[in-house]
Amino acid sequence: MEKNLVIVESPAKAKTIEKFLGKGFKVVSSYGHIRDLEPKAFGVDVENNYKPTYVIPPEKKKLVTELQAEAHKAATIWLASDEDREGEAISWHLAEVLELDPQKTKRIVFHEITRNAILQAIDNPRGIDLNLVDAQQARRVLDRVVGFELSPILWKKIKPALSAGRVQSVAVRLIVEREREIGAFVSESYFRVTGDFLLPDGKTILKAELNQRFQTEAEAKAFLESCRKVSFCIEDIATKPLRKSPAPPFTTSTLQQEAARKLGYSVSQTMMIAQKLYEAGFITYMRTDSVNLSSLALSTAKAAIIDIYGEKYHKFRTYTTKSKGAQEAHEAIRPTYIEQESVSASAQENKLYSLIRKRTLASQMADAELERTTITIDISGKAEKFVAVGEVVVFDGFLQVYYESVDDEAEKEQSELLPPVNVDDKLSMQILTATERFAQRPPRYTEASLVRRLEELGIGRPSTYAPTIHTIQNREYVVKVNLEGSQRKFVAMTLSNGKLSVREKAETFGADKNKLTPTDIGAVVTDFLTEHFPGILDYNFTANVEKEFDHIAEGNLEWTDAIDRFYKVFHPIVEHASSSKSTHRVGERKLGDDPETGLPVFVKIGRFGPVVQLGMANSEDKAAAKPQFASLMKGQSIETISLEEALKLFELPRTIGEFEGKTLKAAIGRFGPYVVHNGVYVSIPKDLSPLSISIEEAIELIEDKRRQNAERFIKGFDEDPKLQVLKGRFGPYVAYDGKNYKLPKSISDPAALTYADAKAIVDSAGDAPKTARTKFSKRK
DNA sequence: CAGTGAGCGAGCTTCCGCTTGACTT
Repeated sequence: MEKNLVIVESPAKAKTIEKFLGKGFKVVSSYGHIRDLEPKAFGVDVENNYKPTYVIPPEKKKLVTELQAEAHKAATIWLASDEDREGEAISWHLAEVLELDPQKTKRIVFHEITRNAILQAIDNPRGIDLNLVDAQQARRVLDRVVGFELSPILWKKIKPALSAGRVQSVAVRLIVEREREIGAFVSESYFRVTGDFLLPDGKTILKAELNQRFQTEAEAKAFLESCRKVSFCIEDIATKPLRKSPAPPFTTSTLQQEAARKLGYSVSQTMMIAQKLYEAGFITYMRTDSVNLSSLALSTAKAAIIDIYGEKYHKFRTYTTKSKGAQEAHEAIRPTYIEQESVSASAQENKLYSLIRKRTLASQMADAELERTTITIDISGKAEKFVAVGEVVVFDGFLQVYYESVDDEAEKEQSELLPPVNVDDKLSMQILTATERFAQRPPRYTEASLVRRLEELGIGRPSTYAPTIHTIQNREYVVKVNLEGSQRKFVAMTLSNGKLSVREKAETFGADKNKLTPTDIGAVVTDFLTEHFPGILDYNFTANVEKEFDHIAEGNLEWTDAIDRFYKVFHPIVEHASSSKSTHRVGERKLGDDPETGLPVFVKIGRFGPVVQLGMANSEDKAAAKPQFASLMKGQSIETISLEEALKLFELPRTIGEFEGKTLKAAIGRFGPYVVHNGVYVSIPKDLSPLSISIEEAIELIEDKRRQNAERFIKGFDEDPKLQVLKGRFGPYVAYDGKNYKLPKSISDPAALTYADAKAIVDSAGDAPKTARTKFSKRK
């Protein structure tokens, strides 16, 4: 029987700490919060000073019972949740729910998981900080009030099952606004001039760029022409030392960004892989906003660096977090044993581990020392100069290990070595080129760059970045797109051997891969919310309420007063936005009138997404013609669709012709464009359109589908035609009545299954979950 | 609240942050 019970948040942490504390201590985990506002109701009693209704989620009931039993047996309970607002609340909920005796309960915190830090924490217990707990309650209640009052307005006004919240709505707004900036962007062109110059040795070429850009083709041309009879010579050689410092160790957000840039992982992929590494004990906790390294980490990093690279590569550095609202309950993300170069794990995990290790090492390494040389070339009789810049690494320092990637690749060119030259060297111009360039439009967000922006704004926390990104895609507010880009022409002029030639060339621009763009629903919801709730959608809303939470944490403000002040302003706006009864639907736009019928054509968000509508509903006259509806196609938007494009959509469903005596139709459904023949539906691939698909193409699709079904079929049973053995993406399986069932591993030849075998697989699948549940029920 | 290719139709949908399962697909 242990005398001491320590409760931490994470089971992996519990395991480590138990080793340090040894006999007399049992360490268990709360698995995060054990209690929360009731999920299916408002959960806050506005009439009763905002009293929250907390409940234990069903999946936590068993855990709570176990914790209760352990607490009952222990002489002292040590609440060791994280040292931040949420952690303090977790301890408070534990104390309340487990009905802990204050005499026997102690609150401790530590910043690093080392024996010393933990023993020191045990020596310095305190009580639960109720002000901090109240700050958390304010945060929790505010988020509930905002989320649960805004979302229903969207159901009513726009579309069911939508959602809004302090974090997600701002995330969507960022993407909507960026897309509009891109739409409004006018790319102005300019001309940049470069030249190749032959050095006096007669063989070496020096490349340089003119220190001035020209706005127009005429100016650029005039400049080139004026260079026919000038001479060029080296005017100046300047060398400047340059230092580069390493980036700080990883936080959740910077890890997500670098893993996306260097390894191509999505935000959630990175987190899942990191979780595995953490559970295996290879890295420290992966949800953190701190760049701090423990003293132990600093000394082992130092030893490793000196061992591998030598003394002069090491530099002791401490980093401070500058992102808004950081709570620093954990260390930065680092390897637990930095000397370990790789880990026994999957290739993906190893790549991420290696990234973390290199970043950690580099953060404790010396600056890189470079030399930047600038060669200036004089043009006789002219004020403009040609300039060549080169960089040489004198001492690589941390660059030996790691350099941080940047998002836009445009900025990294030039860094090559320059040839040796002397002042006054005469140069022979080989060729001058004036190329038309275009100003870059603002970039679309990637998952990772959106996380970076949210972090800069102090919106969201390390534990919520990945789920937020998931939510806004799940609600279909934003989608990840790959855009082909389009062609544009540009002018390139050259002057060579006294001959000026002007050519027009073409390039692709605007191509994008895996970038976030708003859907019509995202845009309409954002417009609606920013119109009625500019305060909540404000990029500084979170930062402002965080200040309030700080006052509460300091004991200078009652949390219920803070919420009351907010609610008194917020709720009337909710009432107003919800009741404003205009017949005009949110996001609706009239495109014009149908020339054939004279009926008006509208676009708006319908029950199932964006639609075009022909004609108006008439509730008075039941006999009047009902309006016609048609969904927009992929790639079309209610913001940009034209009347002509809209009218075309009403041609669907469209009869293509006859095949085997039955009609062939094309239309767009819930899962996209399709053709249907004799009750068989087949999706239309991207390169064909339901508006134009020919009868031959449609028949081919139907026949392909038949072939596929034939290949999929392994066997059927006379006893019951609904029961089939099929071959799918994950191998053979049993299909029955629209549901699929996995084959047991023991079956090697699915074709040999009898009716009884297959039926048994279907029947036994039903009670599998039940047996799994009883497996863990505690006896005795 | 006007439709879909998935039948009827009543009832539900939703927030943010803290943590891992135990499951398919």
